[in-house]
Amino acid sequence: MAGRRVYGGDDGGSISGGSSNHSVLLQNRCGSFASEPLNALFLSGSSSSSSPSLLGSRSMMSFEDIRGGNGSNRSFFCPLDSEDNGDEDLDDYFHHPEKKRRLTVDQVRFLEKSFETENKLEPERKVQLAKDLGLQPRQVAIWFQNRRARWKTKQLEKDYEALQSSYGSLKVDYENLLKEKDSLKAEILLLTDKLLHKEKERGNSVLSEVDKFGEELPHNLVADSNLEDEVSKSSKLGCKQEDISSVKSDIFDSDSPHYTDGVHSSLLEPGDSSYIFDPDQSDLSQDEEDNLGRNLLPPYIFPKLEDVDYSDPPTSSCNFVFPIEDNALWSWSL
DNA sequence: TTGTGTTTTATTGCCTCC
DNA sequence: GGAGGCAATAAAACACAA
Repeated sequence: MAGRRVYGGDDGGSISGGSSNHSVLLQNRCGSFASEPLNALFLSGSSSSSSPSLLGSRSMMSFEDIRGGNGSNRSFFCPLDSEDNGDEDLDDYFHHPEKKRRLTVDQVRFLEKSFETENKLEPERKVQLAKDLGLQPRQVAIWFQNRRARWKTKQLEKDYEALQSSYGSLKVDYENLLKEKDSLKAEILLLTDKLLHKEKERGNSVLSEVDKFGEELPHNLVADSNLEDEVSKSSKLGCKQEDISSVKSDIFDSDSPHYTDGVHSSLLEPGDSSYIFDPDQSDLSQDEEDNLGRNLLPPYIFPKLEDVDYSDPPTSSCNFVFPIEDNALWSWSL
């Protein structure tokens, strides 16, 4: 295992990974060294387990630790503080030196707090923590490393859940929009049919009256500056088409007697939105378009795209009412 | 008690940084 | 080139149902 790191320095114990650790000097918590022969003696006398990890663990225990020799009261190999756990635990270690021991609840709590403060471990802090907990600095480092791995896993799970719920809500939104689109399509078809039907009934006589209406409208609309504001407010609030039309009708009725006659009011009739909202010009034949005249249909049937306020997401189909300002604008284009 | 799944401790090999 | 971090993994410890 050439090139494998050698743990030393502030770790308080020089060990190397794998089986090659037989060949290095081992140092215990008190800084005493166990030479190769002593370690070989200790290792050969242990259980028959051939696990490299166990070799590694055992290799961290010095000869003097085993003998209860000088220095520390608490062997690092006994992660449990003797003051906390008494001689029984210590005894347990000596009888089962190959066993992996878990940290005590208090030790883990202490480490958790430290981890919350800073999840990276500077050498000084590692040594201090090790001292406080009666552990090897190496054990503290390993604990932090594993803790970071657990934290990362948890974080990934959280991120995944967040993405999943975000996806879910987006999917619901998308499906709602699809439904809304379908219902709008159906509405468009319905209105188109209605329009075509009416146009057939009405014939050219209506067109002549409409032309007359167009000549008179600009003057009166300009005269009544409140109309635009009123209608604009209504459209921005997402009022129903009928509401807007009725506002318009009211204004017309009160301020402009010219529009109370049958022909004109039919153009703005609440129940008849076909003149205000023409969904698809392509549905009209060229003849029909010609008959209706350029002055009547194009300018006020569709809003200019740049004039539509898309800042508020549509909550229902009524929000697709185009800005009525354009309705007023057409009067200037006549 | 035992089989099985999960958690925790530790090792190994690779990589990056200084 | 050494120190340290990380991913992958091993294995002990633990939890728990049957």
